[in-house]
Amino acid sequence: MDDQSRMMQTHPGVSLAGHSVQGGMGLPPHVQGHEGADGDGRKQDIGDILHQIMTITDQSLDEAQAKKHALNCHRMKPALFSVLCEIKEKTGLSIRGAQEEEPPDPQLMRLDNMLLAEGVSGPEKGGGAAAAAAAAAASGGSGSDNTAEHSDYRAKLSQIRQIYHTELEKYEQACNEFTTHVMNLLREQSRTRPISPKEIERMVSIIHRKFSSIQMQLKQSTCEAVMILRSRFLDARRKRRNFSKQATEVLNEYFYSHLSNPYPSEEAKEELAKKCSITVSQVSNWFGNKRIRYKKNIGKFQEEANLYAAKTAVNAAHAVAAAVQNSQANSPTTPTSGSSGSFNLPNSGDMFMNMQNLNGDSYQGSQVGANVQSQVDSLRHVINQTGGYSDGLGGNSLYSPHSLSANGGWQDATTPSSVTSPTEGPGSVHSDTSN
DNA sequence: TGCAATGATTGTTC
DNA sequence: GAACAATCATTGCA
Repeated sequence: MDDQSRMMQTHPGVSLAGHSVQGGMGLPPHVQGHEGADGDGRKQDIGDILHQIMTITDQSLDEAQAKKHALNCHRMKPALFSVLCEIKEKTGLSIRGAQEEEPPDPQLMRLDNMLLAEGVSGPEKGGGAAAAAAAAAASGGSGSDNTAEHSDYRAKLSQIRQIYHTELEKYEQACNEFTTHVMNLLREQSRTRPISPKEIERMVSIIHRKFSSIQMQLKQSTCEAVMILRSRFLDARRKRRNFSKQATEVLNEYFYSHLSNPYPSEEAKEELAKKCSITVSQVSNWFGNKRIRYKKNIGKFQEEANLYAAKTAVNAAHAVAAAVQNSQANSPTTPTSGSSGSFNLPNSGDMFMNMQNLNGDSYQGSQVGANVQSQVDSLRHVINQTGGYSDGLGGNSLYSPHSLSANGGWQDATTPSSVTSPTEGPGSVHSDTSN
């Protein structure tokens, strides 16, 4: 703009192609001032100037340069320029209003967060080692057997990260180069066209927006690649390993000893998880699967049920015998008196019948009590087996899941979270007294 | 190699 | 949010 003003001031009253331009022909009334009585002549002048502008490219370079210079030096150029700037500013406002103050794109934020979480963007933290380790823990893997696969995963993730950063750098470089180029171009053109610095800024922001949309595509592609990699390497279903025999044993023991209400509490699940070296969610999965599959095909599980019931019954008998001995030793004169936190230990054969009526709370604080309660289920199971529960269909029918309701659900499953583990420690809540 | 068993996931229901 | 039911994907065995 300074250039233009300077040039305008230094070349007053230049004529254009033989037309006198003095007098402000072709200008709007407010620029034109006192002139303009002759409307037709004015139109003619405007037409001539426009024609010259349009045909300037057909002329020789020198001639064109000379005319361009003459136009630039026209004394009315500043006035015309300001009018054009004003018009552009007005039309530009509506566009700018729609474009400015855009909220941050939620999708872009989501992608950024994800890339950060996966260790693709942001500071490198072992190339997703944390994610791999977390996935390993979730899948219940032992760690050592998955090490090779995890290193493979990390290597692939690292590759993705590298490609991402290279591409990002390229985009940024290209963006900067293009922005500089456009800015130079606009600055150059601002000598002859009404381009304000604000407009240049706006143009730069448009370029940045375009490039950021390209960046978003890159981020999206990277996220997809990471997801595919994750599903390929870390999908737990692909990494499924059967539980150890001992773990299955422990879980089955619990299940069949709590067949009346096989819904372990959170504490029980934790205890089982610890015993089986698996996660709590794996315990939940196991019980979920077991309940469904047991219910679907009770006949198939009869043998297994009998096996575990007998096994648990033996344990129960031992535990009860020990408890009786212990109780007698502690209070030889009053064997049935209830000491704090303990329970009555009947010394006759109907002890299990009595136990059925015990409220779970009465066991609190007693490890023996906790064990006994769970074993009562098993003993009842055995009692049922030996006490005429048979329907005469042979050994496989000895045991019937008495707590399965007609519609296939466990009748007492309304408060599953309060069931206790056979191995749980003192302080646990016991309410597996559905019978 | 086919198939049953089994651990995990997903969608639905309460 | 837990449980259920269906389903998937893998394992292990005959």
